[in-house]
Parts: sequence; C-alpha cells; structure tokens
Amino acid sequence: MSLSPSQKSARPSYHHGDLRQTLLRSAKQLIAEAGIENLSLRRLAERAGVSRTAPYHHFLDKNDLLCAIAAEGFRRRHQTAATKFDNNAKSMLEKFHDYMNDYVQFAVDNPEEYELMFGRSIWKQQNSTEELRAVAYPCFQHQVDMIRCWQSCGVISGDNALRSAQVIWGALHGIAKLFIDGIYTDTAKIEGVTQCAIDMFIAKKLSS
Amino acid sequence: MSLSPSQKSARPSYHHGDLRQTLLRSAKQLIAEAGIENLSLRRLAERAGVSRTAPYHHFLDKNDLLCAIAAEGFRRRHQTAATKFDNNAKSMLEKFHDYMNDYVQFAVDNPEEYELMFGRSIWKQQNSTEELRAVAYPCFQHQVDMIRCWQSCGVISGDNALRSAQVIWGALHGIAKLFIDGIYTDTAKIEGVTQCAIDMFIAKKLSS
DNA sequence: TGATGCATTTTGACACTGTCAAGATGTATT
DNA sequence: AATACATCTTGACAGTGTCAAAATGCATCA
Repeated sequence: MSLSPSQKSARPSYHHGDLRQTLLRSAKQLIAEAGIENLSLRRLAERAGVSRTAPYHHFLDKNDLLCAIAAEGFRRRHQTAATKFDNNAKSMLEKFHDYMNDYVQFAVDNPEEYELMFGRSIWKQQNSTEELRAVAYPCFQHQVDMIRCWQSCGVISGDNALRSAQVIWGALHGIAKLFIDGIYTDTAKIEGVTQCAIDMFIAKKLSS
Repeated sequence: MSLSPSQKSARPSYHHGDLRQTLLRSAKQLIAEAGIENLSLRRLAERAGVSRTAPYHHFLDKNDLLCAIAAEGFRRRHQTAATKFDNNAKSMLEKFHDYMNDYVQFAVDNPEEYELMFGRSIWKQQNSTEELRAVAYPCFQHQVDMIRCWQSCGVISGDNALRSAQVIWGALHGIAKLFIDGIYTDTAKIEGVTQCAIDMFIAKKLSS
C-alpha cells in the first residue's frame, strides 16, 4: 500500500524538508564556482545547515552524489538535443550545424558539469552508478544515432556510419575539452573553430 | 664561480643520492599504477625511504611535482614527434598517417601522463609552472605547425590553416580522451576509429 | 490515545591528506 | 676548525571522506 522506503526523492524528508534536493542544488552551485576538486561534503553540509554526516542518508558517498549531478545533466542535455533534432522546421543540414554549436556551447557554459558527464572523474575508474549508466548510455547512443542519421541523409561524408559518428563526437569532445581545460585559451575563437569542424565534416558537393 | 644553489637537479643531493630523480621516477610509477588522484606525497616519500616532508626540499608542493612529470612527458613526446616528422624517408601522407596513430597510441599507452600534459589537472586552474609552460607551449605550437604543413602540402583539405590544425588536434584529443577516460570502452577499435579520422581529414582527389 | 518502528540527524572517532615551523644532521667552503 | 647552508626529520595543524553508535522526530498501528 504505502510507498517503498527507497523512494526517498518521491516525498519530502522528515526533518529538513528536502535535503537531497537542497544538497544537489548547492553542490551544483559550489562546483560551478570552485570546481569539482574543491567540493567537500562537509562544507556542502554546512551550507545546507546540517551536520557533516547527514548527506550520507541521501547518498551512498561523495561519488554517488557526483553521479546524481551528472545524471541530471544527461537528462537535461538529452531532452534539449532530442527536441531540437525532432523539430522539422529546420533542414537536416541546419540541424547538424546547430547540434555542433550547441554541443560545444553546452560544454563551455557548464564546464564542471560537462567534466562529470564525460570526464574521467566518474568513468575512468568504475565509479558510475547504475542510475547514471541508465541515463548516460541512451544519451551516448542518441548522439551516435543522430550523427548516423545525418550521414545517411548525405549531410556528412564517409562510408562507415558508426565510426564517422565516433570521430565527429570525438572532435566535438576534444575541441570542447581543449577550451574548457585551458589549452585553447582564446575563447573568442570557439565559434570559429566549431565552424571549421563543421566545414570539414559536411559532404562536399563535387559540382559547384 | 660556484653553481647557483637553485640548480638542484644539476648535481646529486647530499644525503639521499638523488632524491629528486627518485621521487619523479616513483611518482610516475605510482600514477601509472593507481592514477593521479591516488598519488600521495606521503606514500611517495615512504616508498623513497625518506620522511613525509623531505620532498618539499625538491618541489614547491605537490602541484610542482606533477608539473615536473608533465614537463618530462612533453620533452619525450616532442622529441619523438619531431624526429619522425623530420625523417624524409617517408612521404608527407605517410607521416601524417603515422602522426595520427602515434598521437592516440601515446595517450593510450600513458593515460595518466597524458592527463597531466593535456588535461584539466594542471591547466584548468592556473597551476602550470613557468618551467612547464616553457616546454609545453613550443610542443603545442609544433603540433599546429606540423598540421599546417600537411595542409599546405595538400595532404589535408580545408582553407583556414590554423583552424584546421586546431580541429584535427581537437579530434585526436577527443578520441584519445574518450578512450582513456572510459567512454569508448572497446579499446580494440582504437586503430579503426583513428583510421576513420584520417580518412575524413585527408584531401579527397576529385579524379579517381 | 500511547507505543512501536523507522527514517533521519548528530556526535565521536579514525585514518588519511598537504603543508608549515622549528630543530637536527651532514656536506662544502672559508 | 669554524661557519654557512643544503638537506632531512619531528611535531603540529587544518582539512578531508566515512564509519559506528547514539539521539531525535515523524508515521503508523494497537
């Protein structure tokens, strides 16, 4: 009859109101300000007005909390990407153009969240939560599917669909990371570099 | 007359023999085994048989040591890349092919060192040492120069030299990171993906 | 209603970490 | 031989993640 006890997020917490959501919100804010490596559970708890170990009743450990943030990012990103892709008001070429720009822009606008979603912090050593994988894998797949679609439409050149998709995603990921990690320092050039990538990947018409 | 006291690395240490080199060697080994995030100065000192604070007489802090490792990586990588590029026994196309494969292979063979050299650990927040920058920037530049050269030779397509170079480096970096950070999990496909990238970047001949 | 059960929070503790200050030790130079 | 200085050690501090056990408060059931 009653809800399973494991569905903590479905109803408000007893004492605090909804500590889990508060922690997630504060954590996202803290990493946006000071970076993932400067996030401490103790300061996070302090900011929420609870004791150091209170978060452990809503997250298994620090890694679990980071995975939750990443999962949220995937849900948001997946939805906006899918919505844009399914919008038929624009041509396939236009949508490809938008996708490329949006991808890099998302990374630049949310560098810490992007690192959690696609970086080594979580994936390198098997730190990913079951929940995270359940949200991330379809998102990864969707990305490849879209690119594969643009390829079969003739927007993109290349003869091996999956591998072309992997290369293009790789290029997007690499460009984004080189910018947000501070190797490419002139952030005014972001659009220019992305545009160049687009030009290099779209199929060239042989007749002018 | 005598050498400046700041040139510690030029002569062996007094007590230990050459603690600085020992620390560097052990550190590289430890991060290769357990990752950068699991390297602790205390365990490093212990493994070298000295007390916890001994390393501080050879490195300003932990970051300084990591920068030294990265610098070493740049010197090694820069030299092999330059040597291969200057070898005229191979054609420009062959050398481009080799460069692309070598780049990804270097990252896959030395994932932790690669992270230090090109990742956020050092560059994201202004943690780079003067020495590191002095070695890294020419290496970055050389990479762009080589690609620019392949472009002016007609091996690579595209009309904006610098930006094409940035995109290709971006693609290499992205592919490498997606593999070594555990997003692309099937490492048997590394060569295939790299080959696909090569095919997408080299200039297509209009006449068969 | 009151009592029981359980989710939630807290306090205390432990083993770590990086790094500073002050003292001890050994080597080189005068 | 004495002085200077590079090197190394011991002691200490603030900070971290996380476990165990005790306290607190809400909901449900008798």
